[in-house]
Amino acid sequence: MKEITSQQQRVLDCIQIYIKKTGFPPTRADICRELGFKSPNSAETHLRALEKKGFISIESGASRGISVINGESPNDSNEYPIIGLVAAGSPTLAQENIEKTISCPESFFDSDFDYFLKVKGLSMKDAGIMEDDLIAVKKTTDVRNGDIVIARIDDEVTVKYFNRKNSKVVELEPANEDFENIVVDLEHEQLHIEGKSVGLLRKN
Amino acid sequence: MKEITSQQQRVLDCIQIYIKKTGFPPTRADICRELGFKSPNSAETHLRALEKKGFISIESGASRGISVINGESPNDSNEYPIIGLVAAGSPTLAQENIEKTISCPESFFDSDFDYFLKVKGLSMKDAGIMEDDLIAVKKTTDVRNGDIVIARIDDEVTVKYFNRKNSKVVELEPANEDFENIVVDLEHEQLHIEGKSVGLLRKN
DNA sequence: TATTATACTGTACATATATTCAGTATTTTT
DNA sequence: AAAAATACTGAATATATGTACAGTATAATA
Repeated sequence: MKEITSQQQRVLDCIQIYIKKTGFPPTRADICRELGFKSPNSAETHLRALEKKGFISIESGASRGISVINGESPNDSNEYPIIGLVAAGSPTLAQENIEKTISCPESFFDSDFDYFLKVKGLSMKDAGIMEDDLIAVKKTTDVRNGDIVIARIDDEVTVKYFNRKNSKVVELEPANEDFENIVVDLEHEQLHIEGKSVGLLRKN
Repeated sequence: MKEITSQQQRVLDCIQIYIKKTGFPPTRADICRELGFKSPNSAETHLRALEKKGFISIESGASRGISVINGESPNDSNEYPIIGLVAAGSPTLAQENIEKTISCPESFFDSDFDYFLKVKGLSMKDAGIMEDDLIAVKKTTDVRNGDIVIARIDDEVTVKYFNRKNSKVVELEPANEDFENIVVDLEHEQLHIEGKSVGLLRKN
């Protein structure tokens, strides 16, 4: 991508603002009106320069056939499902568990993630995780002590701090003194790490 | 929004797919080509029906002047500034106060909002607001008791629960027993309500 | 039963629009 | 110093496009 001149930047901005405002790209005449040019060829030459430099593409012959290449593209947003923290059963992405979806940029949190989990209860209250908060969950089993994990024992799913005591014992620690640590003896109980928290979202 | 017929739905889908693919809306002829119509008037009548029912708007006379109304458009994301909660001074949108910006869909929280405020301190800990959390702030002075507000007294900015005691006294209440209520006598002190919290975002 | 909405084909035309050509002038690159 | 890129005005034109008009037919509604 070659360097852009200030006038070309003005034209590019004009195109993006116009699209944002109207929903479709401007004509040469529209650009002239917006930027004060008096000849449609002023817009045309800038457009050709922008095309040559790879900022836009122009569909030949088509009216308003301008499209901005990777135009800032906050458009890389995806739909992420919200999953209820059901008392029993793992938070799978099965359709029946999906309450709704949220549109959210892919790189919204510091790490990528797979779904939002709706929190029930106050066992992580002191970590600032309240009832009905949405935790951004990355599906992974690669967790470290101190991570907030989504863990499953049998059919019980909980959100807790992860703390591996030794090769055989993991403690799941709540952030609320009213709750007790969950000590998991890996030799006698199955512990499934569904993922870990990489962010939090609250609507109020 | 009236009900849509299956053919009209096909046309609406066609428009959205076309925009997604090319970056600009289709012409009547384009729609005919995509859907197999043989007369541009077929597209035209469907477009008029869609306009009448409120699904699209058509700019008269403009080529490709179709825009989809609230068309899922997860692309309507905006850049929102992150503002540090500086101990002194109001959290204005002045350039020097903006740490960075986040791309975020416009309708991400239940209400629209204007900026993110980065929280310092733990005075709202029991409300699940931790250090470095980002509060989505809507600039407004229309706040009610119980709202989490961004308040300014002189040059001191704080985030607290709002509680109007009477016409002359407002209490700003922290959510942390280690902190004291701030009692503001409106007759002797100036209280500026910068806005209120409509959501929260945490990256970890 | 009459009317309206839906769902098309087909033709026609005014105008909206892209695009080319002819110039002028300044700046940057080779 | 020559060539190329930038930054425009102004006029001309082929065509891309919206849109109206004339029909036909079926289903839904009043």
